[in-house]
Amino acid sequence: MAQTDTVTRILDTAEVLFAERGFAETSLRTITSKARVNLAAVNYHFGSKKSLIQAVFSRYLDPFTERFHLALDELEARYAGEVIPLETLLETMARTVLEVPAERNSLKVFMKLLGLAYSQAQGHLRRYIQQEYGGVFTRFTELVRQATPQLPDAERFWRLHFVLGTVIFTLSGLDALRDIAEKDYQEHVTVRDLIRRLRPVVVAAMNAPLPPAPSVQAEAG
Amino acid sequence: MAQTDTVTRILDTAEVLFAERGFAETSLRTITSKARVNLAAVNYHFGSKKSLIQAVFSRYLDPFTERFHLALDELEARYAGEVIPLETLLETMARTVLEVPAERNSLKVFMKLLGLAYSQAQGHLRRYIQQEYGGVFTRFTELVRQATPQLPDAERFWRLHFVLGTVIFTLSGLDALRDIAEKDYQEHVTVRDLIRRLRPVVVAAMNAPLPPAPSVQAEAG
DNA sequence: CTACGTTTAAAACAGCTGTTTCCAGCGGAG
DNA sequence: CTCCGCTGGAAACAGCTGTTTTAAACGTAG
Repeated sequence: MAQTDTVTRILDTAEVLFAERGFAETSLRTITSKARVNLAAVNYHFGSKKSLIQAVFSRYLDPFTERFHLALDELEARYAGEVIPLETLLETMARTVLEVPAERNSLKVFMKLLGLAYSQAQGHLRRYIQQEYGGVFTRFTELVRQATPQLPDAERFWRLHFVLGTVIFTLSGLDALRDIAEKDYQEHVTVRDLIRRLRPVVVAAMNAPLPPAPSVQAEAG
Repeated sequence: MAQTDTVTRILDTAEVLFAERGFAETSLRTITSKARVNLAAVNYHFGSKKSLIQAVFSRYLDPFTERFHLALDELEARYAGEVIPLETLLETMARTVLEVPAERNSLKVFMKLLGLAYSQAQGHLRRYIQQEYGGVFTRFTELVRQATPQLPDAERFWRLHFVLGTVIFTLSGLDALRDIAEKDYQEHVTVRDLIRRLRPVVVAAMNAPLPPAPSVQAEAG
């Protein structure tokens, strides 16, 4: 099992370094030297740096997708055709997000990676994630649609992305924010604390009153 | 005024390229060739790439800070010691954010840059922004504190960052989201549309009920 | 034993990076 | 006029990048 050792050591080291510095700012030489493997090992096992990046994400997203589908299956069976409440859907997603990386105590890394996937250029990554994991997101949004029938489709689309932004932004920048919070409020903040704080905010955001109709007004592009 | 031409052309080109690709992925050669200036011009006028990045931000944040201070002055004068309502504070901030880059029709670029400032490594940038523009943010949060006396300090701190995440995440990733939204809902979405949609969501988020007290439970770090 | 996949070592590759330097013009200010 | 700041062109610098290649080991399965 020596090869698993090398592949795993590369992945473990790469995900931490990527989360700390970003993709472009992390060289293969930094990864391989810190992982104590040969420089050529990355290209040997993964083919390229791009594939390494995708492999780092797959190691999180594959188990997440599987568990989330199972959790939604259970939910649909339990509610048997009834509409699943929005809070239940959100809690299920939060629980799944918490469970998957908990196996390696790396929720923080996972969240930072998700934030990077959205913000860093890396067009290939966005395409890869969209293609490989778009399905489970589509299933989830359809359930959210049934849970929020009062929302116009476009409004629900935007609000889902609003709360997605809140969660990814907060959890991926957690370290810096935690430092400030601990200094100013003498609170030790865990990820679970944050999710506890996020829940009522997210629910209130999704259930906010509809905005006024757009005023007819010219706008410069 | 030939030197202003070169400096301005560098800044105009750099901010667009930075917003499109990020900082590390944008080389000085790409900037200078696209701006049709000499490669050495960047180091001549700005000293280094780091200083160029900071200059790009200053060109937005200096006018923003000045206008925002003025707007808060007016608000405090108008309310004369009375508490300024939360919605008024948020609207004032939104209006200022909209006004500043409107002079160059580059709100989208500005938002992308803000998103990058948070997500890309670039520790020097975060330190620079914090140091140069932390004051106006402190003033704003103090007014928000007076407008939301029902919130514990820590809770308000986190909620402000929640909504900050929503706004930056949404507006900085606007292009990709707009493509999806237009395809699925046949809507042409402008930044002003988004801010109209954001307002009730943000207000509801800030006024959400308090989370339940944390359950006493061990957590793995 | 042989063959194969894995791993290491070391070196080299071409390419791009930020930065510096030298030189030649240009235009306005003293 | 002379000087000085700005600009352009071109080249060079050392350093890092991802990737490839060659070599020699190692353990294991056929």
